[in-house]
Amino acid sequence: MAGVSSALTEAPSGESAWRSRVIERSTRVARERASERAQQFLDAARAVMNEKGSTEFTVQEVVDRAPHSLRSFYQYFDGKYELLLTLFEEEMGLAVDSLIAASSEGAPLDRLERVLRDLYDLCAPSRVSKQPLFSEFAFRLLADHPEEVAAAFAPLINYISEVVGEAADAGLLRPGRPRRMAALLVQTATFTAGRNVGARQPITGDEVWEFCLRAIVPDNVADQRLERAQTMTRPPLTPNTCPVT
Amino acid sequence: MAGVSSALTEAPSGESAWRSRVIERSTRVARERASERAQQFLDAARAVMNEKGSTEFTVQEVVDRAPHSLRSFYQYFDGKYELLLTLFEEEMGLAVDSLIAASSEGAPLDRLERVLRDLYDLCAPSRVSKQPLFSEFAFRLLADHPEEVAAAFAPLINYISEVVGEAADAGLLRPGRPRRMAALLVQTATFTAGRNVGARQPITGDEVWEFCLRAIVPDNVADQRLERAQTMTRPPLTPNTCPVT
DNA sequence: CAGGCAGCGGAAACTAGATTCTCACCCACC
DNA sequence: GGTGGGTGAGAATCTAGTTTCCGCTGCCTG
Repeated sequence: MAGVSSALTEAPSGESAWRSRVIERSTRVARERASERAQQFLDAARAVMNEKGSTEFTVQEVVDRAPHSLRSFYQYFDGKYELLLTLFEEEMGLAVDSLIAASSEGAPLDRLERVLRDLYDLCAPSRVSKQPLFSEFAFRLLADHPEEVAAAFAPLINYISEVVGEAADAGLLRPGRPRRMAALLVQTATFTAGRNVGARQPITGDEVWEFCLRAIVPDNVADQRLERAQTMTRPPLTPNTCPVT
Repeated sequence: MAGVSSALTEAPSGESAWRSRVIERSTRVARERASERAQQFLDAARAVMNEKGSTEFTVQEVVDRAPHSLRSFYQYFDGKYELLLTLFEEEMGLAVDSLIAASSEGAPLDRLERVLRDLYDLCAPSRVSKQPLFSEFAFRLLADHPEEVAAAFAPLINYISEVVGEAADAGLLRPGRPRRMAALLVQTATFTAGRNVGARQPITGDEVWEFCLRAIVPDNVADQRLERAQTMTRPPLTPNTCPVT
């Protein structure tokens, strides 16, 4: 008996090839099903969250909406927190993709402006399509598990670092490390959009962009950009960015 | 019946003077005691929080430490959330006072630098004296009740607005509204210190200050300040200031 | 001094929500 | 036809916040 169990459990790593094939075959189906089910829970959760406009739903509500039982839920997720986290990562992944796609054309500073403004809009709490994950859960998540938020933001930071790097190569920026600049820009856009701590009226996307631009770009370049922007969008009171709740 | 109840409950406001005097006298003692007890709960909560280094304590723990019962706790606070909020407001008030006191001397930009750096330090999560209220609870609070956070920050914003106004009057700043600049500065310092979303190494206070300074001050003034700071700490290494002229 | 009353301590009860457990069932596979 | 792992349904458990109950103690008032 000792021999048998030893043969089964202590097989030399050289034999592991066929073993993994067998395991892979016999678990592929299970994994596919698991992935599908998890997705169904995620969809249900998204639906509930959009209805309630907040992350304060109960696990039961999600389960009721999904074609599975509570028991299964806990088979696929460690708990509510992990559900939220997964949802957050998924949404963030999509959002980052679309931010990147929407800002892939043009001069470096144009792209940077585009991506930061879009990021601001995405994180603003009072937007048309409520995103409780970004405006509400992200803050909580950030308080509890900053590493995971950082991981979710990483692709965006990477991308913005590249754009910043290009702008720097074009001689448009003050000297500095692109990656750290990118982090500062993302933080500023995200948090200033998310909530505002001091102003009676929320800080607008225009203000955030001007602040960020000034922070990293020398005056002559910034003046030129901002003047051009102002003469193109004549009105002094930028009506299109006023949040209409 | 209607007459009596009407006389008692609908007394004309002209009679309310003596009424309030009576009420005031008979409740003053009660109010003083209440205030003292509430303070004892607050002290106990602070102690528990410092021990645990987080706001994840239970009401029971606080009550056990305070010389009063759970029942009394709920007589003085609407619940745990209100306890935390009160604590936050108290700490924030003290912190703001000390920020203001520590930055009351000097030229406007020196004062601004001082107050923003101190604010950064205050909000940094990995401080010697852990401040779970600022690094942890503030985020949660901000997600749930931004108005209250805004109220707690208001005195600081007012103060910084003044400093910014003085700097502007001295011709050191680009044109802009002091109050909104102040809000952006506070947001940037607070949130960038609190958590960092994108950098492998945390953004430092120096970086935040430079970012903020650049954002609101024209290049010639900023260059001058930053050069001076750099030559004071280390030998000159700034050959290139502005690639595009 | 008796009665009423407001505040309080102590402890149990209540609640909501998350998480886990029990048990029966079903169905692909042997 | 068996059978075992995964599953549905829902009860049970656990946690932490909140509320309630009961009896005690001062204190004011008639």
